[in-house]
Amino acid sequence: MNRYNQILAKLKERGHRITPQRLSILKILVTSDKHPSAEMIYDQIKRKFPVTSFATVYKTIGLVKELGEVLELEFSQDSNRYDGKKPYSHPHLICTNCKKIIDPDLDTINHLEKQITLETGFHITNHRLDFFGVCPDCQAKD
Amino acid sequence: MNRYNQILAKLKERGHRITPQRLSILKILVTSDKHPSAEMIYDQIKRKFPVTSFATVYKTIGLVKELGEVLELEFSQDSNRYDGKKPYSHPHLICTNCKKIIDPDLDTINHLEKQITLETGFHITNHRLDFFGVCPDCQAKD
DNA sequence: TTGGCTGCAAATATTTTGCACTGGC
DNA sequence: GCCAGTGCAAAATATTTGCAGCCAA
Repeated sequence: MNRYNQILAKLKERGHRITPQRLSILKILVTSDKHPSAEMIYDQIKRKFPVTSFATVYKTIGLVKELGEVLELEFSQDSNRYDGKKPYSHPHLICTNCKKIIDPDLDTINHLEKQITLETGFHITNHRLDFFGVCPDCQAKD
Repeated sequence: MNRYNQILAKLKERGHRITPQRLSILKILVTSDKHPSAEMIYDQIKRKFPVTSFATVYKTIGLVKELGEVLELEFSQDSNRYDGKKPYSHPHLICTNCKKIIDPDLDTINHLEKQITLETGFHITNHRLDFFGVCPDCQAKD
């Protein structure tokens, strides 16, 4: 709940208005460990605010993204997913069947960024490491 | 040019027809090291076949994908890119400015798949490792 | 000959944008 | 009260699909 208040402060600081919708969306973003999609957030918001729009969800996500407080996991086939708990590059484990996304324990691969910088001259800013497979739950459903 | 003929044989074997368009698209797919997008392929094809369609490009890519002979690099913001030279999971280095994609030399991280399988019970099928940054060429253009 | 392939157009899906109205400050 | 934020609808983008005509086998 600390991150939530920190980001809230950051928003106010930068002159952004604090609306009930923003509060709700922000809360879901930073507390969910499900790596929610815009639709998942929209569905939850809709319970509290029956009249809501995707535009607001996307705009708020975009705002928090600008603050560097949410990691956007882009997908081409599926919807994008968002990680507001750990808004920095880290590995993800994705079930290609039920679409659940979890954070595996894994030695950081951040040192690889340095290695590649030395070898190629690229100025690396971030990376993305996804493992795709079928989770135990979905394996059991065969 | 060997891979090209191998895939051609595979196509015939499975009863697919060999059309001039397919030959051209396939050739670009398996010989380009630029990780081309559908549009890049379309633009090249169009020189040979002024009347062509994206549908054919996408359908052919899909066909080669089914054969497991091309790796699809999905992007949400940008178009997908395709790697027909190395159709298996391997790291990519992506310039966020000029969108060039290259294959860095990197110790394989394939052993991590096994590690994660043991720890999580997922049945890992593939992974994706992208490094994002600015290439030397684009850095020079500041 | 014939059914798979092509090319066109329309459909799909996700995210973005424009704009009038509303409400936070 | 002002103007940023919301909600609706339309736009934009990338990819997929339906279908009539064509051509590889």
